Amino acid sequence: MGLRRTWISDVRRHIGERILLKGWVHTVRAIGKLVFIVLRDRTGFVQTKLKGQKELAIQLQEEAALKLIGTVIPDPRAPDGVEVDIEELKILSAPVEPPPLQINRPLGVIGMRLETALNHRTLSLRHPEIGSVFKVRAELIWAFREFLRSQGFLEVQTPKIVAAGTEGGTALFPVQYFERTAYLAQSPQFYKQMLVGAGYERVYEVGPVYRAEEHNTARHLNEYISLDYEMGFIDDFREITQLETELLRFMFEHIQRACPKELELYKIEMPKVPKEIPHLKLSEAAAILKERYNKLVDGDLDPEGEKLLCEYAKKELGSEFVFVTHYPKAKRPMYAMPNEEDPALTNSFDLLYKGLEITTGGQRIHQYDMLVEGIESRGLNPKDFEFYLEIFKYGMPPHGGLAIGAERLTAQLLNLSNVREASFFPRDRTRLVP
RNA sequence: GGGGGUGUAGUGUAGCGGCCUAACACGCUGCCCUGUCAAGGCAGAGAGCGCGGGUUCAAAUCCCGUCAUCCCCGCCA
Repeated sequence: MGLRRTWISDVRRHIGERILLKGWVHTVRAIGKLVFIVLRDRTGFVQTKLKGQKELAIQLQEEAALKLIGTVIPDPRAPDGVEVDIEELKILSAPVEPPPLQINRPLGVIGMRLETALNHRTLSLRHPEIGSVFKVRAELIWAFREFLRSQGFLEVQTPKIVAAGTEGGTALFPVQYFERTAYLAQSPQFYKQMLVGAGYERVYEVGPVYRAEEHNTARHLNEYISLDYEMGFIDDFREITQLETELLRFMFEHIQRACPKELELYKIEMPKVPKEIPHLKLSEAAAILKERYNKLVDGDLDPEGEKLLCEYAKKELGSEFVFVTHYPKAKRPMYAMPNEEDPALTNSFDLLYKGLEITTGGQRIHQYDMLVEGIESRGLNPKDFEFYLEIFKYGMPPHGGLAIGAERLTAQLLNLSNVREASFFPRDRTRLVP
């Protein structure tokens, strides 16, 4: 076999030629002495045809890895108008037992419980519908990087093993760090701020974060990928939401171009990201919910409130996205910048998309004294934060930023019912393998 | 952490006190078929109903415990 491999997506450019294909057996259908093998590689599917070779045909099992040489023949009877007449076929690796999942039929037909899919994750990822999720996710992350890079942001990586678990808000995973206890980072928050102050002004990070919450819901993971950015020298927190608006538009337009097959598979109508995503103050949102839906909001929006508010935004404001702003100080971390007009509120926001919170962000406190005060007011000791506070003593610019949950964004875009579906190997309350 | 639900062949489900020595579909095995594409036909194999205990003449079906899992809430991305 001296031929170079042809990717399946390129097969139709080789009509009449002998080509070498490699891939997995997606389906085998034997009709008398004719055997149709749909071969699958990372680029797609093609029907191949084996004639009269019964001994070989009998060994073909679904999901076997094989390579073959054949001629590309146009034939209107073939699924895509072309098929490959097999001349030589070699099974590289045959399954030792029938796979526990069927990956060659639509999920809607076979049904596959999430638990089953996750228990056999590497196999379920071979399923075209399941695998497509990660194509979309990868392109979203690519576009996140590409857009921010174009806006002068520097990609950074910050420690995932950290000393103090005192940012608050969530439980942390302790790890044994030689003779001390360290923690897995719940976010890159402190470090991205520190790097803004370190002179880079604009930084972003794509990396894992860890939350030890014992929640067990369709929207939580204990390890997820956080898409963070932080920017300096801002005048107003709206610069952050405006940039996110442009970022999301770029990301979604990129998906439209890069993932047509996946969008078709999931029957997704890509949302238009409006020029301005509506901003509602939390108090305004609460008033709307009370007035329109007779829904009382106590403090923060609950999941039902988020859903209703998104319904409202879609109907009345023509947007699938809505920023909820001006959260009370008590609901936000100690570094959240108080609002100038009402110091009980903060210049912070969440972004809701199709009924789910996908972003939290805001302006941060940049004044050293105010930050120390904020730390103390939470009953924490500024001494424990010296590593963080240092740069605030030496000309920290006004700044802010946000974090997007990569799995949540992907899941919402594709209308997945559980974030776990947007994680290759999800870590949840009970799952540590695969 | 609180509340609710579910556990039946490899997979997805039905059965919810006796008709169940457990059913259907897909997958699997064998045979037939030269145009299949959720292929078709024929013939098979495969679970004793999560686990432990109890009630009953009788339990997959009811009760208790236990484990697993799912959903909702709190909290969050």
